[in-house]
Amino acid sequence: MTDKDTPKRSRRSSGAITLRDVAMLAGVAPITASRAINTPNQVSPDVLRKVQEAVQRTGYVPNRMAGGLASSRSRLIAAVVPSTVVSVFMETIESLNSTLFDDGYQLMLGQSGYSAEREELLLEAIIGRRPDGIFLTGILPPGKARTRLLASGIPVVETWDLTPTPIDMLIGFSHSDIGREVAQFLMRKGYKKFAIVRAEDERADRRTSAFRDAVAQHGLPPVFVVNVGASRSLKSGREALNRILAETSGIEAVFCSSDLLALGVMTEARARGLRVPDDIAVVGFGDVPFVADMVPALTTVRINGEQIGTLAARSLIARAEGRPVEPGIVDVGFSIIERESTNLAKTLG
Amino acid sequence: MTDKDTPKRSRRSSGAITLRDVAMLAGVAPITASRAINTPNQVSPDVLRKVQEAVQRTGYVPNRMAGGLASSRSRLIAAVVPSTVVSVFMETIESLNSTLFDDGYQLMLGQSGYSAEREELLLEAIIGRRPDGIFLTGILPPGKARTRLLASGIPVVETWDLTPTPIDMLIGFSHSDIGREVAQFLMRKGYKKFAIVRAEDERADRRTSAFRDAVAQHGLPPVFVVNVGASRSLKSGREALNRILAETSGIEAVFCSSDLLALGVMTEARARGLRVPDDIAVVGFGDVPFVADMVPALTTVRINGEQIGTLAARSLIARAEGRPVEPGIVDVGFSIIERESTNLAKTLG
DNA sequence: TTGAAAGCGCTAACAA
DNA sequence: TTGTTAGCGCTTTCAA
Repeated sequence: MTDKDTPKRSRRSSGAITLRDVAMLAGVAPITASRAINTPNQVSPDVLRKVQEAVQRTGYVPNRMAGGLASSRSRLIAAVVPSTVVSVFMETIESLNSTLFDDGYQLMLGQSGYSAEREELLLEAIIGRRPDGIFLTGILPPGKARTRLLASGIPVVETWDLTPTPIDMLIGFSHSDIGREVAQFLMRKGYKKFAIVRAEDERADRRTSAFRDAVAQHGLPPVFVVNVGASRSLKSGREALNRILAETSGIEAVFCSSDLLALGVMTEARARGLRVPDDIAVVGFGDVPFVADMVPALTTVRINGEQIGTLAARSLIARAEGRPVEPGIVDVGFSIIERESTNLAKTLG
Repeated sequence: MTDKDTPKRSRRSSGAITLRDVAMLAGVAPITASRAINTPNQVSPDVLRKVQEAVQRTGYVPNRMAGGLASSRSRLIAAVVPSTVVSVFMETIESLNSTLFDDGYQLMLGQSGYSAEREELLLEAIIGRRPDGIFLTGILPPGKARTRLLASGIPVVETWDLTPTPIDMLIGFSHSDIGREVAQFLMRKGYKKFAIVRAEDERADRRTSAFRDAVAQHGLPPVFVVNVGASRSLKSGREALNRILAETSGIEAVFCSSDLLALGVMTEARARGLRVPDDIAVVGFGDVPFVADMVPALTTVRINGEQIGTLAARSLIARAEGRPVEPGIVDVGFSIIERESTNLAKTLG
């Protein structure tokens, strides 16, 4: 290789192979090399071959920061997930990421649930990257952040909940419906005295209210509610059952705001010699993979997290590429998976 | 606002507020505005105030693609995690992300574990973003990917394992040591006949080998190994215990390659009326939060995943900022957490 | 089908 | 302390 093949690099260059290098090697203009790489059917077969060869030889990897800057398309999607390691969201993030990847998009991960100040910084960090779309776990209440996001003009998909007034797109399900339907499900089975074990969470709140209302409508005794606060651990579930047993009597079924809490309730029940479902029935939320194979298997509410991720990815990509997204609000629903932790035999005849 | 305050935008502009707009509003040059924002103590208080005011008024958020391109520093870190949603890694990712965020870095997430072709694309996608560092879950064996990464010159930290020949930095622990020490731990307690339930995974492989060797060195009977393949589910654990009971007899203790598998073994044992640890002892791996509060509580191997994430973030940032990283290899170790699933009373006197 | 020119929005380098 | 200039590496625009 002679000297003139090695262009002098300015002091500022990062030193990496650039499109210019590839173009020179292939004997074409940079823009032609760009076309050969990005829109191969816009160039002649001969040019295509030469450019591909040059790419191979040099190990060229296009700089997406430069591309994004020039085209105003970053091919980056930002996802915001709660900072608590809740695996129920990870299924969604995985399918989101996987679908995005197949279309040439990358995922940037941000964690919410810290201080308000940090949320503000997170939003800045996200907008600063000029992502082509933003995935939100949950819905954003009116406020500074919402206004800011709206102003940014970046396509947003809110998830995991339903509201008539989304920022932009929405893929979720109704927590009120869940609360009501779980209550109805249990009442149909003949249960009459209920407790709820819930975490401090706005969505759990709505499930709880709807559950209570449905029970009240049937003239049954009020529901005993234990709020375990931010701690969604198995231990909290155990402690919650202790409180239920200490402060009430005759509770027949417990609806928990997560499978892990339900597992805690079942664990404590067993430790105390109570049988599930005979002495007390338990319903979880989330259907994490392993609860189907426990003994007894857990009756729970199943959300198709994978579907949420895939749909969100498709919507975001469609928006990024200027295609219309119909409809803006998608209700993916839920299902109550009936297993052994609620008494099958007790069903009213 | 008069017309001259609204600079004509070229057709190519993204339309967003730019540094130029802010600078004009503040009555300074763009570079001065840049300094006021990035290195505030390099400008006079008066300029600082005017620029901050302009930023406030316009809602300006710097374009990091442009900044990254100009400075060759993306302030982006790429993390590669296995595609299986294993919560044991999420703890690490969370602390990694959190630490990075505090220093103004963002996390890009890539999923490995698909096809070789997709791994290749993932590497391209990562390098294309010019991240300031790469976090790898696991170590990268010699091969095309490793060579490519090395050639890219991007700082890399491999984790969750130990090797004398890391690509660059390494933060992990010895799987052989774990296998050996768990075997010794169980032998000290008087157990003599062992089984291992493991997933198809190179690290589990090494734990298994070391466990076997340690047992063999004590002249005890060979270890019965069940390989559950890629399926790390609770169900696999249950099936594994069935195989153990069907194909062997007298197994006293089972070492599982994940807590979930251990939970499966315990579940199946209970379903069959076997008592843990009296009839069979169980040891897990990972110490996911809830196994401490189960009945019986699970004896398991604890890895400080949070520490790995934090250290990795610090090392990567140090490298990105040109500071030396000492030492290149960090062994964070592990601990065997003794709980009820191994018989405390059986300890040799 | 190919290319020249002109940016995208920012910062490094140098100068005043 | 502030500003001018010249890029970073790519793509849009327009022209051939």
